[in-house]
Amino acid sequence: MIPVMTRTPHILVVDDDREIRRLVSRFLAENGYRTTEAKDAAEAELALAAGKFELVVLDLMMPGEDGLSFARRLRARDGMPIVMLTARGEETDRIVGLEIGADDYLPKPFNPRELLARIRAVLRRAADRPAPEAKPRSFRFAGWTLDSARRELRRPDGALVPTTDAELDLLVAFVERPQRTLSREQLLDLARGRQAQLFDRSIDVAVMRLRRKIEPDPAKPEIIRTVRNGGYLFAADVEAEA
Amino acid sequence: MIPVMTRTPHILVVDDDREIRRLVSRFLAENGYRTTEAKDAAEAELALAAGKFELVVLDLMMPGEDGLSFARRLRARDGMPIVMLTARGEETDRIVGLEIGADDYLPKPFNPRELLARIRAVLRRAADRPAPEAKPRSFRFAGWTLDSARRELRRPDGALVPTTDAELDLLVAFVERPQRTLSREQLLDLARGRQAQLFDRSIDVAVMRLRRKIEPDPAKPEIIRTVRNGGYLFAADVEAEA
DNA sequence: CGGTTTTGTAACGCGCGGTTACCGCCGCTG
DNA sequence: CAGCGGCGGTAACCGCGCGTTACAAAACCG
Repeated sequence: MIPVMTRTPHILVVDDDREIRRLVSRFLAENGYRTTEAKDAAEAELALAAGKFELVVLDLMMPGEDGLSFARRLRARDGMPIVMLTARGEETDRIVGLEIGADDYLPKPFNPRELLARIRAVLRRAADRPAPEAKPRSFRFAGWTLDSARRELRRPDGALVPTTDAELDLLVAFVERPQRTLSREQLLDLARGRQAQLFDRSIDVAVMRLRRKIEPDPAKPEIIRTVRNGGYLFAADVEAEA
Repeated sequence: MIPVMTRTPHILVVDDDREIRRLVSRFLAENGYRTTEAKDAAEAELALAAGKFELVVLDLMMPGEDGLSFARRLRARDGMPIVMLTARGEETDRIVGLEIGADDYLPKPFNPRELLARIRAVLRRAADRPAPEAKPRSFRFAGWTLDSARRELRRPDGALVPTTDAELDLLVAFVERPQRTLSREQLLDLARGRQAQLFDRSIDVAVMRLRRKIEPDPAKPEIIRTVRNGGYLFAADVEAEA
């Protein structure tokens, strides 16, 4: 019942309006967060490369790369929690913002207390999620070793197995979520970052090809099992290492 | 470009205002979700016990147990994703709502499209979250062992019993609710995530097939008993482990 | 740009699981 | 206690989800 004591969350505030940026930054600082400011996506990238952040507060409308595409990139790459700020009336963008993966958004002008509440909520949810930086890089299962950073797969005897990108991405999606039934839709999103299309069978074929490489008997799969009407399940025990 | 839906998510709509309840429910149904309505926390509990839900849309202000305490309980117990509806102006409550653990909220009056977007966002996040932590994954009954995460059933002697997915889903529904009469309707929802249609006998057949695998004498079932005009009852003692 | 490798799509067959039909049995009724 | 109506067990059928193969498109690479 002891809460995991983490250090003070570091928040990156990205907004082209200097006024708002500083206002938000100071308000968050007053409430116990560490903050860094960036005026656009480019500056934000620099800050992200330089330090470690727990959350990004991001203005939707910005010069240069807009908030939407930046958010999409952030989320895909780091799984970074995002709270979006949007000018009032951008109804469509607000909806799109949520759909592409911002964790929350706030229409301007906003009540600072509410921003604080949303940041707390998003951080709390993020804490439930495996922390992106703590994400393991190496996995062992059924004697095999998968190094997701080096993108290498080794057999029990240590031999390197040639693996295509799609196969490896799929395998990573699996080993990060063992003993969970994953729908084709989820797998496609996790492994390929795509939306499924009608009659999309690409995951099925990818799974079969992967099975041919890692299953002792691909005709009787034991590691990647099929769940009829459900998807696939990585059944082997997975040992993850940083 | 149409995403392939795996299992239609089932959403519980809880609001004391019959008008809003039906409006929300119908709108979600039109957009491909299955819905069930409840007018208060008590009714909602009944529905939750009877069926399997992926998300709860919950009005903050309700007679009886209010939305806040109900949400807190839901979240603590099942980790159920929650989208809260709040009357405009309840600023404080809105903030508290987020802080106690609703996944999102929407001030009334709201744009139905926005509710849809938020529900999608919350469901997407929930799918990525590890399944409700408290839920046991291993069950022992009459000497048998069922591992629901690995989807494996073992006989008393430890031998793995080949089980079809429908059989296993049904068995999981049973062992999670032993000593309780479950209607065919409930079982169909829990095991297959479907609504029963007229003259639907699929559960009967599934029960028979399951009995053949786990009953010592399938002609005289002792583990899964028939309750005439009621459904079925898992009679064996079940020991659940995390 | 041409060849090669990788990835997605189309097509076909098998078996799971839903549907249906039939029958036996239980319980109600007089 | 006999007759009857309805509920549930069971077998058989068949549609559809999935595995698999073949091929086309796309990406990669010199």
